[in-house]
Amino acid sequence: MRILAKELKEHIGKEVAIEGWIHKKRLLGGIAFINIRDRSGLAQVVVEDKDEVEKLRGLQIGTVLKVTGQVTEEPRAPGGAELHDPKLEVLIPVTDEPPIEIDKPLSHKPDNLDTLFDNRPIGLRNLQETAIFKIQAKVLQGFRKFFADNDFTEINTPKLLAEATEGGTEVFKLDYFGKTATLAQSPQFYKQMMVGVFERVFEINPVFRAEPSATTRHMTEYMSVDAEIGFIEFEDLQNYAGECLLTVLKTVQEDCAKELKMWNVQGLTLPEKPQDIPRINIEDIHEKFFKATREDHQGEDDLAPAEERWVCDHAKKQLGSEAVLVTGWPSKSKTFKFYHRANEENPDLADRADLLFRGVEITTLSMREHRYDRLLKQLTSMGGDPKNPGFAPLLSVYRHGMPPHGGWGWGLERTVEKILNLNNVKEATLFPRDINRLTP
RNA sequence: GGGCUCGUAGUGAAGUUGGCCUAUCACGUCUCCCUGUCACGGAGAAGAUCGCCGGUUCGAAUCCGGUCGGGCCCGCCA
Repeated sequence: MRILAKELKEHIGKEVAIEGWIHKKRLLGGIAFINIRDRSGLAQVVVEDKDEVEKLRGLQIGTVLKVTGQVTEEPRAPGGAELHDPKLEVLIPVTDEPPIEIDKPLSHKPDNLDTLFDNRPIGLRNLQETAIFKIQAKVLQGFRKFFADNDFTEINTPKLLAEATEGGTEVFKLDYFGKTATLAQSPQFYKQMMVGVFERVFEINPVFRAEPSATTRHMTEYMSVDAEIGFIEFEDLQNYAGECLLTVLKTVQEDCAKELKMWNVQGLTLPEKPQDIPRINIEDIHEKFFKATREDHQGEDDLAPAEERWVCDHAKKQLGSEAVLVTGWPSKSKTFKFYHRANEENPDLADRADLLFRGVEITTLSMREHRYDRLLKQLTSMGGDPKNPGFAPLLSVYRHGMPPHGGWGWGLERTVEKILNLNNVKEATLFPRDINRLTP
């Protein structure tokens, strides 16, 4: 019966079989060490029989093997146990050498990312690459834990749409049986509609943006963690987002110590409670940034990337938090969309915040205008046509009872990127899609 | 879309003010040696029309023009 690499030490003294891929061969003459990789990690096999070693002649990393042998306690072996007197059974021989190295860390230098992604199917077998996506899976678990703990219902909404309505970004168009369809840039309207059904919903699915952006933080397809919450106000919305981040990071820190160590990730600097995540007004950031760098963005209605990096660094050193909530966004701005809600006391401001983490915007959260008349007014004043079939389903919901609500769109890959201190969001994506890449 | 920048064996790098380049090194591969390796070690070998096209020149990886493919920053966003 097959056991896993990590279970070896539980079977000391017994004969067992393991199955996996050759990850590394070290032939020392009269003794050979072979590392077998399975889903649980690596197992070391010690081969002394010359005929058994000879079975591996010419076989490359990636060869699929079954190894039957005696589990022996051995302090010198990784994991404290190894397989002795093995019988090797080659299930799938591999004679082609791998196009990219599997048994030692790969270059993540910007110039080499093209090679990294071209060889993605094989390169991901590299344990350091695998660790990125083990962490991504754990991040997703952390998100789902937060949503479950807070009584959200998970939904899935269509990605093929009739037309673009939300605005703010370019959409992909494609032929749909002679008509033009678009790919969803976000589930915005659908999740708002579902507030009327479930009150609290979330969705984790890809979204598509046809922006010709060529940066370290943009892709044409990425995973958006969307949440929408009914019966909430702005202050609590910010606390929920902060709580969500803390839950995700705690989950990763508790369960992924090995993977974090592989990327030399040190401890995170964060407050205990979401209420203590610093909230800094955008104008204050412009002003402080100007004083610190003499680079002037004052009066602008968005943060420059350099300001996002600076304010996170500033907050880490001065305020004990690598996360920052940026508030004070103007409502008289193109960043204010028709479904956003202006602040009741100061209508020049939007009830909106951006959650920055380690220098990058990972989330935008906002209250939505839930009153039909005001929504209609905002839509028309921004040039939208209420009769457009793209708006009709949303507007109909507003005529049948929408409570105050708000939510967020959250970039999964950016979150993983920053947890690991990677430099490019694509490094945290299995098969990245950007303006230049559609394969593999 | 704008600006800047890069392209050398399977992989990562050196060489880039023209000649000493018949292109260097490391990893990987192949052959041989090696009984505790874990980035094993040692000896040897193969592997590159220096992204592509054209030009200048006695001579081009190196200079010039074009072209193709990347990267970084900005705009915009998650």
